[in-house]
Amino acid sequence: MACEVTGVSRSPVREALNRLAAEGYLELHRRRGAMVRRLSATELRDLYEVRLMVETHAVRKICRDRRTLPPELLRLCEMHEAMPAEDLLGCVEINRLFHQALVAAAGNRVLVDVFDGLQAPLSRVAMVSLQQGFGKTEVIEDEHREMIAALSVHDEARALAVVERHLALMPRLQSALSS
Amino acid sequence: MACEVTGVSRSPVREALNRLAAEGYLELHRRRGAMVRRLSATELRDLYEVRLMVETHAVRKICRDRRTLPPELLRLCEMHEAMPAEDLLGCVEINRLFHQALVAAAGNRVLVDVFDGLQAPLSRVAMVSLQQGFGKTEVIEDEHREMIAALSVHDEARALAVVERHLALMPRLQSALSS
DNA sequence: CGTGTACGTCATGTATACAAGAAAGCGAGA
DNA sequence: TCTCGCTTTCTTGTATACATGACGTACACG
Repeated sequence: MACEVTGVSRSPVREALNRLAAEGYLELHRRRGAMVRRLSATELRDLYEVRLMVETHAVRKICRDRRTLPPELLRLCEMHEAMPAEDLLGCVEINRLFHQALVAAAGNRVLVDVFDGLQAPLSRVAMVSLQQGFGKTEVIEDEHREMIAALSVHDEARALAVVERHLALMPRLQSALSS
Repeated sequence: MACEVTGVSRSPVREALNRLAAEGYLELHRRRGAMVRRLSATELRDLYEVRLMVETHAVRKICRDRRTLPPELLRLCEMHEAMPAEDLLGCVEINRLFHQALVAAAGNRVLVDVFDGLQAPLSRVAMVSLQQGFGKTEVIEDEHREMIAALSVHDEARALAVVERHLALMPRLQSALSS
C-alpha cells in the first residue's frame, strides 16, 4: 500500500487518491486498490469528440461575438517558437495552455471547467502522441498561428477547419495505442 | 461545525464536504467553512449555454447516426404523464432523467459525464423554475413527446428547435432569480 | 470428492488525538 | 489613541487506534 511506501499515513493518502480519481487520473476499485486509468479506444474517441465539441463551440462563439483574443494566445505561440523541439513535456504543456486559453477566450467559465476536466485522462495520451511523431511540434505551432490568424479576422469557417484538422490526428492515435 | 450537529466525527464530514464541493453543491472557503453554492446570473447563463451545447450535440448525433432511441425515453414520458402535477420534486427528477437519457442516447459516455456535472449546480434552480410556474410540467411533457417524435424520424431541425425552445426559459429564469 | 461453514486476515470507514499555522483579540508602549 | 506584538484559540492537516464488513482459505461433514 501507498502508506508504507511514502511513510505518510492513510488519511492524506486516501484524500490524495480520491482527488486523483475525481480528476480522472486514477480508477479506484473497491477492495482492489487504485490503478492508473487506462483509456479504451472508445473512451479516447469519446473524449476527443467532446473536446472537438467544446473547442468548436468556443471558436464559433469567439467569431460570432467578435471577441478580441487574449494576449496570452500570441504569447504562448512565441513561447512555443522559442522552445527547443526536443522539449516534449514543454511542448505538450504549451499546447495544453494554448487550447485552454482558446476555450477561455469564449468567455464561458463553465466551458473552461469542462475542457479542463477532459485534460486529465488525455494528459498521458498527449505525451504518447508527440513521442510517436504525430502532430509534430512545428505542425502544432503552425496550426496555432493559423488559428490565431483566422480568429483575429473572425473567419469562422477557417478557424473551424483548423480545429478539426488539429484534432483529426485522433484516428492515427487510436491505431497507435492499440498496438 | 457540522461534527457537533451530526454527532459524526470530522473525517467523514470532511470527506462528505469535499465530495459535495467537487460535485458542485458547495463552495469551500478556506478557513471560513462551507456554503451552499450560490449561482450568479453569469454562472447560470454559462451553465445553460454549455447544457444547450451538450444537448444540441447529442441530438445532432442521434439524428446523423440514425440512432434508435432507448426505451427509457418513452417510459419516462409515461411516468411523467402518470405523475400528479403537484409533485414538483417528481417532475424535476423525471425531467432530469429524460434529458440524461437523451444525452446518453448519443452513445458518448464522456458527454453524459459532462452533462451530469452540470446538474448539481442547476438542481435547485430547476425547483425554483417550476415553482415560479415557468415551464409548466405539462409543457415540459409535451416538449418531451415532441422531442421523441422528432428524434424517432431523425428530424434534426425539429429536434434542435425543441431543444432550444426547451432551454429558452433561461432568460425568464434569470430575471426571476435576480428578484 | 464436493460443498458449506467457520475462522482469519485485510481493506475500509470512523473516531480521536496531536501538531502547526493563521487569525483575532488583548495588552502594553509610544 | 493608535499601533505593534504577543498570546490564545480555532481551523486544518496528519497520525493512529478501533470497529466492521468482506473475501479467501481451510477444515469438516455429507
